[in-house]
This record gives sequence, structure tokens and C-alpha cells, in this order.
Amino acid sequence: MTNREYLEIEKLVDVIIDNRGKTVPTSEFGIPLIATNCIKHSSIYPTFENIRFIDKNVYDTWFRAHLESNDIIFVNKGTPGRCCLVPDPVSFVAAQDMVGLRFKKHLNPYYMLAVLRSKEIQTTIENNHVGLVIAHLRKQELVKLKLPILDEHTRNKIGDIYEVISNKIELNNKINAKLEATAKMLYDYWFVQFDFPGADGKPYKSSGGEMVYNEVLKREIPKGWDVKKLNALTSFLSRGISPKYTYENKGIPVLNQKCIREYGLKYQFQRRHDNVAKNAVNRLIKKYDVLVNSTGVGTLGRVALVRWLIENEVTVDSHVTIVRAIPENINIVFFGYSLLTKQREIEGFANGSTGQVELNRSQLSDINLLIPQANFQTNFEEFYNPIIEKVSINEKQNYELASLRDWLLPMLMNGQVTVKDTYEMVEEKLGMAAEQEVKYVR
DNA sequence: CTGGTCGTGCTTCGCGTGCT
DNA sequence: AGCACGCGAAGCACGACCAG
Repeated sequence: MTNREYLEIEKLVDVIIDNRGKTVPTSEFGIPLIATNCIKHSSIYPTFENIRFIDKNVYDTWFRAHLESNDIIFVNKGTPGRCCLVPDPVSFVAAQDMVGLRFKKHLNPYYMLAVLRSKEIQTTIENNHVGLVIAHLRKQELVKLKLPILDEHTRNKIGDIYEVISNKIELNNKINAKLEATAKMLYDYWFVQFDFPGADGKPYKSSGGEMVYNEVLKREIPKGWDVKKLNALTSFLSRGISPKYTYENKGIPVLNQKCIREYGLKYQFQRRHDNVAKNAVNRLIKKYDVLVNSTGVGTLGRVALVRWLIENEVTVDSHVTIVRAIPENINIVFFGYSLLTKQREIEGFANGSTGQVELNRSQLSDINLLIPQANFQTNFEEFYNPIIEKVSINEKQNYELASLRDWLLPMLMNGQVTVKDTYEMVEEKLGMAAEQEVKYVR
């Protein structure tokens, strides 16, 4: 059993950077200003979603103090307790509703982040916030919050493990983003600009390949290409089941709207359906299906390509539509990717209503898809399939690493598992010695 | 069972106000 | 000045429900 004591945050920090309580003047360009929605536990650093900007003058004069790298940004309001690390270099400012915690030098920032994010501390925060409408952890409560502090050696080891796992996840995400960007570039080049390699090997359209006006699209497309409606290409267009949920580890995964994010599946939001009813059996998703978020003004139309299945049998709930192409009519990989590029158009189906909106399936079936000659579809598949495989491996690894991290940390904190055992478990998941990985990451 | 629609409540947001 | 705190609205998700 390791030594541990609980110490109040005010005894652990050098300074708290606090710019709450007033509204920072924003401008159109300049230094990114993040809000609380950018602080998420799925990433160690803040994301840059819906950010605003401030100008240099405001940066120099408005703030009481600025964040430094390795500070921890802590959200006080909305969802109190969410926290992230400040990266190096610091590429943004943070204003309302959060504070920066600068822990004393001997406290490993990754250890502190792990502690703050732990179930134990998150639960304590949950039980101590106030606010009938908006949850709010008062600063006076925050500074009195007691954190478990183990001996320095153990702290550093736990920090290292948290760092390695988190960085590996970040790295995998970055690799995946690059891989997908490559696919997008090729797709645009071939199927939007029509500069696929022509018969002479030169870019088709740029080197004068023959174009034909298409009545349906009202623009020119390469000669020999076709335009077909979605319903002429698909065999299956259906929403999922109304599941009865269970929290046991039985039944099959049911994906909901939350799982459809950034053109892919976020399996961490899955729930489970406890009886594999007949209606679920014929609504199991398959690799290369496209899932469409089918309700909600702001979420309708989000699409995802099924790149991998977490279990053999996975279904979706009644707010997600499964779209499946007929392989005889179109290359299903090409089809899947093409439909992803239609997200904007599908989102447009949510227009014109102030209340609830639902996916209009006749509109969906009516979407026109450009159909290149079969060999180009196959060429795209040959290019994109290896990307799908690599992306899937990384996503699977991230899923496992995140689960492992969340499972391990409380046990490490309690001394129920040793650092040495942990290294071995992490190593197994990473396929690389964890201690070596620590060095590699740094 | 299919193919949806409806009502509701939770979450998150911007933009402050007013007390100490 | 600094901080606690909340309004109003929009976003979001989901279970209940319904007609054929």
C-alpha cells in the first residue's frame, strides 16, 4: 500500500489564474478564445470548437493573468470539474467560467490531471456544486477540494502512464486525421475536379478530357459517367430499434445519435439492448453501411461510415437510419465515401421547421450521386480501403487504451495494482514497452 | 412490424446583474 | 473590482406514442 494523504487545492497550487466575472471583448481575428465547451476529457488539451478571437491589445490589457503551459484549466460552470492541460506553446486564452490551476513544481501535471479527472474527485465535485439552473462550483469550494497525494515516485509513475496513454490516443487521432485528409484530397481531385488519370495518364479534365453536360446536375461531368438517385443504389434504408436498455454486460451494442460524430462511430457512447429481438436481428449494421442521424434540428444529417464493428452484432436505435448500397449497382466503398460528402445536403433537410424535425426519407432517396465508370470506383476502393484498415486499428486501440486508463487509475490510486503490473498491461496494448514509450513521447 | 411524429426534459450556451 | 450566480434561449437526445 502506498502512502497517501488528502490535501486541499489551495495548499497545492502556487497561483490560480482567474479571469471570471466579466466579458472579454472579442474581435473577428486574432488570438483564439476558448470556452468551456472546448474542455473535454476525451482529449488532454482543449479542442478548438466554436472559438472566438481577441486582439493583441485586449490580450495585453484585459486579463488579470495569463495561462502557462502545464497549468490545468478547470471548468467551474456548466459541467464543473472538466479539466484539460495547457499545451506548450500556449496558443489560446480562456475567459469566463473557468480558472487555471498552477500546481507546485514537484507535482507532476499529468498526475494532477489524472487525479482531477478521476471518478472519485469528479463525484466529489458533483456533490459539492451549487446552482438550481446552472451547476456551479464556487471558487471557495474549489480551493478546499481535497486531492489524494501519493508519494513522489508513485505520482510520477502514474503521471507517466497517464501521459503515455493520453499522448498515444492523441497521436492516433492525428494520424487518422491525416489519413482521412489524404483520402479527401484524392476524392476531390478525382471526383470533384475530375482530374483522375485519363487514358494517357494525364489529369483528365485539365488536359482536355471530354465533358458532357448533365441535365440532372446542371453541370458538366466526364463522358461515360452517370448520375443515379440513392434509391436506385440501395437495398436497405431503415431506422433502428426502440431498445429496452440494460446496464449489464449482455445483449448487443446499440448506437445512438451521440455515436455519430465526425463521419465515424464513437463507440464509447454505445448502450446495450438486452434481448436480441427479431426486429434487431434484421437491423444489424454491416461494414461500409452509412449511418444517418435522423432527428434534431442541429444534429439531423450527421453521417458516419461504418469502418469497423466493435462486436459481430451491432444495431442502432430508432433515431439513426442505416443506408446500405447494393454491391451489384455500385462499389460500396465508393458509395459510402460519396455519401459522407453529402452531409451538408442531408443536413439541409432539417430546414424550415422550428419544432422537431425528422429525416425525410423521400428526400434522402432522391439524392443524386455521381457514378464514375466501374474501374474508377475500384481504384478509389483500392486507395481508400487500406486507409480504412489503418484508421480502424487506431480507433480500436484508442478505445481499448481509454478503457484501460479509466479502469486502471482508481486501482493505481488505491494501491490495488502496482505500477509494474500496469506497465505490462499498457505494453500489451501498445505493442511496445511502456517505459520506452514514455521516452518516445517526450 | 414499419415508418414515422410528438412532447419533454436535460445540457449547454451567451450575456450579463448585483452583492460583498 | 472581484466574484457568485442565474436568466432565457437554443441545442440536443430520447422515450412515448401513433396510424396503417
